[in-house]
Amino acid sequence: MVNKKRNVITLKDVAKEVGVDKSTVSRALNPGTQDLLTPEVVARIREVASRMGYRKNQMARSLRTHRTMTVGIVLPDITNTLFAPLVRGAESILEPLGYTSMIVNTDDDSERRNYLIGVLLERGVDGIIDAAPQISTTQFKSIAEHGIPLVTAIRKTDRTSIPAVINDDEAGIRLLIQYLHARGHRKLAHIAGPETLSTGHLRLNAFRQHTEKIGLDVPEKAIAYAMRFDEDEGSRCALDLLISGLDFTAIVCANDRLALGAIKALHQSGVRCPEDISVTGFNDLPFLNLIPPGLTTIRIQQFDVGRLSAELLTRMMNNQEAAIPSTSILPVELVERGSVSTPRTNSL
Amino acid sequence: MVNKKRNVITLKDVAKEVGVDKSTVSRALNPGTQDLLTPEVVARIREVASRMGYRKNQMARSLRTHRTMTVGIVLPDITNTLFAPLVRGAESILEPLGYTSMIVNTDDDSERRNYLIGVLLERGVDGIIDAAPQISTTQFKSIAEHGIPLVTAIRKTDRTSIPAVINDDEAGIRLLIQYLHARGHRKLAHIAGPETLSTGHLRLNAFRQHTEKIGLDVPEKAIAYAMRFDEDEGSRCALDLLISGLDFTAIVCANDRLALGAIKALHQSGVRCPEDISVTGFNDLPFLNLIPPGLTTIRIQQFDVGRLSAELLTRMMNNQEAAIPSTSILPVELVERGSVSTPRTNSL
DNA sequence: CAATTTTATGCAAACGATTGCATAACTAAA
DNA sequence: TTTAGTTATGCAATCGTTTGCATAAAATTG
Repeated sequence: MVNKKRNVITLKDVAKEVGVDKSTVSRALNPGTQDLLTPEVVARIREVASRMGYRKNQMARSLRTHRTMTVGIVLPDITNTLFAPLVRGAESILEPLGYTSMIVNTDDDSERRNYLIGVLLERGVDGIIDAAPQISTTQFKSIAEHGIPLVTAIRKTDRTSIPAVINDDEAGIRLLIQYLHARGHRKLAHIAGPETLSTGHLRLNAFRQHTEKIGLDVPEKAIAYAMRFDEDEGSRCALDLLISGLDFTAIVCANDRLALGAIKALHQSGVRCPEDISVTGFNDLPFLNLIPPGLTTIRIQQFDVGRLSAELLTRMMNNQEAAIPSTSILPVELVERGSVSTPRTNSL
Repeated sequence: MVNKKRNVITLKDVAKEVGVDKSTVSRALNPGTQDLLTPEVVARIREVASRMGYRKNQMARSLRTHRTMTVGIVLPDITNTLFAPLVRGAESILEPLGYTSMIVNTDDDSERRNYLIGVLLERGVDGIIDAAPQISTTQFKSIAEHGIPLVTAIRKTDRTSIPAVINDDEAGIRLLIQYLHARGHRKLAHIAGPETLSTGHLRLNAFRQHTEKIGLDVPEKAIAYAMRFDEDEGSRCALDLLISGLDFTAIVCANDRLALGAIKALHQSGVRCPEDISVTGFNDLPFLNLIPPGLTTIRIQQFDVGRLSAELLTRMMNNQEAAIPSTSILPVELVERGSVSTPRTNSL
């Protein structure tokens, strides 16, 4: 269509200039093969190459070697501050090894997800870090068919064959429940995240399990189900809980954004947090410490999730399949802020 | 090194299966060339191709066509919430056209920037959106040599030959100064961003220009210079202003993060915002409305900056160089919150 | 119906690198 | 010095597409 004038230097150009074959130039420029050559030849070639401004054509190389040195990173949403540190963590491992990452956003839409994974496959990524999988999905078929290493991060699937690196969702919820219990809370509600995501699912399970273990009765209507992990759903669920007529002194929210929405809804309903109702979150988003009343939440290690995912992936990409844990769980810690107090003696 | 077993279907495989030449398959699968063929042949080829799970090899195609359908997006820091919407805006244009983006982080380090631009060039990107340029830079030489279209976003350089899409830094500062002036402020201070970035530079210039125009005297020591656009520098600069003994009733900060840092430092020094000193920001980061006292700031259109940058870039990539503005300035608006009040009658 | 144009497909040469194999030059051994 | 064994380099095939050109078949024309 367009015929762009490109002044690109190729191996052939360098070869002609130096007076050797292009294969020799290739060997001279590749760290792995340069010691096949006479050191002074290598030196001369490198000198000329850099003088001429030669840059290797990664496309051509990939075509021949079947490695693109690219990994795909699949995110639900790059504008969600939760995911950026994961990318940085992954890149801290990948970049020094010469990999470049290709980031795509699914918006948690499985159509888009399919499409984007297709894009990554066409571009021949050497591996994929997927931070946007649903628990149960058939969408890994195409990846598996291509035989491309895959790690899920932050969330896991129901396939144990796919290595997952996640935060300790269960321990996080346990810590929160114990914390609330220790402060006298006995009637807890939960705003659950989407059941289709492992984070929503695991946190809900943990909530049920640990309230029971600790001897708290949780009626079914004390659990509100959010469709998405966002503020609006948090508000909606909090209102649902309020108008249900249920008696509770604290809401454990499946993540920070739900919690922020819940607090907002409480506030608008004339219910004070933490004086009337305590609220907890999950994730510890940045700037949370500046937002009153200061959300008590669980701090997760997103950077480390990214880093570990990338480490596992690089091992898989180099066929060192030995000892890849099917699930790696990173520790979490409770961050104490102002959104939890002791319950009012006479609850709402 | 590794010899991965790959079961990839190529054009040749499909051709053999259908019983035609691979060039025919290529034409059948390409929207632009498929009408060279008999419709029923096209149909049959497409059917077989999809049944066999054929996926085009973008590497091979790029090698032949000299277009990778990839654009590089250069950011200072992906974890800074300011830049994510820009990516989304750019992708809203690029993705429908079949482009994929490659995002890299410079950390505002020019060494890294050089390296990463090299990476993008080796990967043969068709164009670059650069949101991390310094005002004066020699680093565009390599891009220019490769003849690759380039647009800078958010920030601009001193080269008018490089199209820039930016927010109206000057108008933003003007609006703030007028707003403060209208509320009675006469003694303003400024925390300036890095002079090496156009945002820092332009906002400082605008501050000087509009205070003068409005008849306000601004002594040189009323301007503190931040080395980076972050909270710590905001705090440091605010303290510098406080201990300078200068008399002022408001601080115009070059961006929100500086402002947040400044407010924190004021607070720690026992100075109240806005009662004692008013503070303004720039950018309108998300969640700012939830952080007391509510920063009065300038809302910019990052999504639109990304979108327009991508639009210009696609035009350049298609050699429609006509009518590409060297600078496009997007409008901004003032967001009124709680961090500004009328000045105390007797200032500090 | 012959002559001519159009249409649908195949052939083969790129694109720019890597790499197995061949070979010339050199070194070491006999 | 001849032979065997290294070592450094070149040759040519290959990766999977796209595309200019050639050509056979079909359609149009006078």
